[in-house]
Amino acid sequence: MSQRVTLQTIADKVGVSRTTVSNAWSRPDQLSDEVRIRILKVADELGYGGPNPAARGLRRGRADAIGLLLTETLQYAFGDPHAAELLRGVAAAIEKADTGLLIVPLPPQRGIGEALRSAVIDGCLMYSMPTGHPAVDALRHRQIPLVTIDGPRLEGVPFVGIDDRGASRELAELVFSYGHRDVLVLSIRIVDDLHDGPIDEQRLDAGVYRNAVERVRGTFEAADAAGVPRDGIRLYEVSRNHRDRAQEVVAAALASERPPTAVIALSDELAAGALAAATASGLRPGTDITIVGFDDQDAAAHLDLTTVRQSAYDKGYQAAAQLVGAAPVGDLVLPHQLVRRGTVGPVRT
Amino acid sequence: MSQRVTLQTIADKVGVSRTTVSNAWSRPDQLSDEVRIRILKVADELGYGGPNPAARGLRRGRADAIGLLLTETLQYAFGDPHAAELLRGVAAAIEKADTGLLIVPLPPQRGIGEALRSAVIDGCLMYSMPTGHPAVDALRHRQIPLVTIDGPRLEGVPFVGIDDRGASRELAELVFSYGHRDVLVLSIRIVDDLHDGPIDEQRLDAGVYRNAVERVRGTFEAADAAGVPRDGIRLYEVSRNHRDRAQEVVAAALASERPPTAVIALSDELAAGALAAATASGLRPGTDITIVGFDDQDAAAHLDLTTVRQSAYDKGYQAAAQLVGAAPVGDLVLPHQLVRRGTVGPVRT
DNA sequence: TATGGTGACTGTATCGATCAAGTAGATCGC
DNA sequence: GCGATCTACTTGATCGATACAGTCACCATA
Repeated sequence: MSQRVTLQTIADKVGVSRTTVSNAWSRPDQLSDEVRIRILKVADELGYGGPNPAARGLRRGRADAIGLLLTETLQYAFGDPHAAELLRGVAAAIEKADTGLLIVPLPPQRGIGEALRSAVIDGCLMYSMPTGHPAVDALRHRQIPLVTIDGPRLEGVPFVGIDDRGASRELAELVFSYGHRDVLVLSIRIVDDLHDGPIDEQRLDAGVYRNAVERVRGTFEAADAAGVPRDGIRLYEVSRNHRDRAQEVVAAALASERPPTAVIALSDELAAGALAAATASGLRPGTDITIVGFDDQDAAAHLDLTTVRQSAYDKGYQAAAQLVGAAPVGDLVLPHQLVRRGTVGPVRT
Repeated sequence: MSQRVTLQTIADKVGVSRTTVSNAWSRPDQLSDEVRIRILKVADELGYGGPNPAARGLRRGRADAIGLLLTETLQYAFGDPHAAELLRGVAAAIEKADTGLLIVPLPPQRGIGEALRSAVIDGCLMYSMPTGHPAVDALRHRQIPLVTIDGPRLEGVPFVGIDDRGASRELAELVFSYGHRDVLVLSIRIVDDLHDGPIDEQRLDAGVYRNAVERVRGTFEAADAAGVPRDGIRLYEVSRNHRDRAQEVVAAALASERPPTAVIALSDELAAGALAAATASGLRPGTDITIVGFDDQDAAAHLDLTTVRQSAYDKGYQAAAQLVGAAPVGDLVLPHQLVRRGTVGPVRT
């Protein structure tokens, strides 16, 4: 009596075969109403909760769920506006397809973890994972469809994102066109080691976050094209995409001997910190100092921030659509747009 | 050659048993290094991606994942600050436990859907589901641990939330103590039919969203205790927790023959709409009109809104902790706190 | 009356792994 | 020198369902 209830239990009691009982749920048209109702009644009496999902999944070879792997600790990801917007897009796609979304935490020690090993999924999204992360390798080994968002770019794995390099080039061109020759570039995380500080070419070459590296390279390209000497560009990596840290860094730079006349922040969040630092120093953005961002998240308009618009929602939607078969599979470079607002101006002499 | 690679494939090639191959992953201490390395090498050559999660899950009887069922369309849920904060809490708990989080979409037609039927999970959170939803029943039938957050209250299912009734009573008491006798109560969704408009007791009795019903009842209790006649209280249900709609409703009320002197909004989002409407009518909150909210989400402080503080993060964390075995299982009523700010004042004569 | 079609089920193989129990051979203790 | 213990495996059963190929009764058609 304490045995678990399975299809067989019900089959025995009703006097039909296991298969018929199975059909009562999965293919109701395969049996007579009379038998089906009798089966459901007995199932209810026995407290049977419907076909076991694990067994079902094993036999059918599908999970009706896709996975999502994120760089960040999940706690942080759910707080980040860009990630939240991406999730909205993913949600829209899976909702349509009646497919679950399994969010898989990664252990802090950069391993793989039981959660990923046990993840019953038909495919997996990877959002801004660092190149060479063991979890990425583990997933590639599994023979399920994958899509990366923002990075990394992997052979044979569709990529969804924007032309980060081109976008940042446009952004930097704008800044240089106003005559700025002394620029602080605030980069989002490039290497996966929580390092915070000025960085050199060597570190850039060792970068694992594709979009960060691309944005920095785009900035350099614009500098070269505009004939800006490299020593006029100070590159600073902020390991955590948070405005407070950016504010400290910019405040320090402004208090230095040779303060920059412009700050190119490679995310709006960092730009917000830069703006706060500038304002605190009595500088008017767009007049006394030029500050630009990247992403055009909601707050950017309020801050009157010049930035690059990209749609996190679309990235999420398109990537997930590929996995649920709602969109053709393959690389997808989404559009971006330079949004000119008030925080850019000529060098103040 | 095109056959799928399984443990058996590898076992045959290496010349050991299936189980030994299995052990190479699951219990590395059970076999000699020499054999294990040989197995892993062959596995790699054959492109084996590790033990099949579905089969593993079936045999082991666990999924290393918990589910999350939400009222809303997911798209909306990821945009809602309170839900996002809750997710952060959930994320913190599952991250610690190395457990996945499966977010299950519900089909728009109030059914169950393949995603839920196939959900391979060890337990499930339900966040503010309406009483009597078929998905709730389906989950209860399944013999896995459940926890409801905010509602419904189900026999034998632990509940995590706050004392919504007591909290709203305190909130209303404050308002009535300032002499308000003509109050508009803006309620979040009570019944699951997208109805928008004034509501009566009968509809309240038929309410399916526990926290909404409780908050309204608490308000009534405070009114009774303060000797406020029931016809001095206009109850209006806003089906979608969005400020724009609240603004319209409050604007209309303020333009009516007998405008309310206070608005009790049962969420901060609705309160934000009420504030916007008041300001647009030239009324100064706290001076010309009293407005209170509920939740104390981030925006509330900026709006100087008097409200009730509760921690969505804690709700999520505690509920998830119960499912992953990190906290004792059982009902948990978390603390709340009346936060007095500037939007409350005496009736202006 | 033979033939074929159809609806409603049954029986068996299979999905891919894990677990419990068992075994062969080596090592150890007294 | 003999049983006890240990290591490194193997075997067989099991998890719970679904796919597929029959089987059988029943009816229609020629």
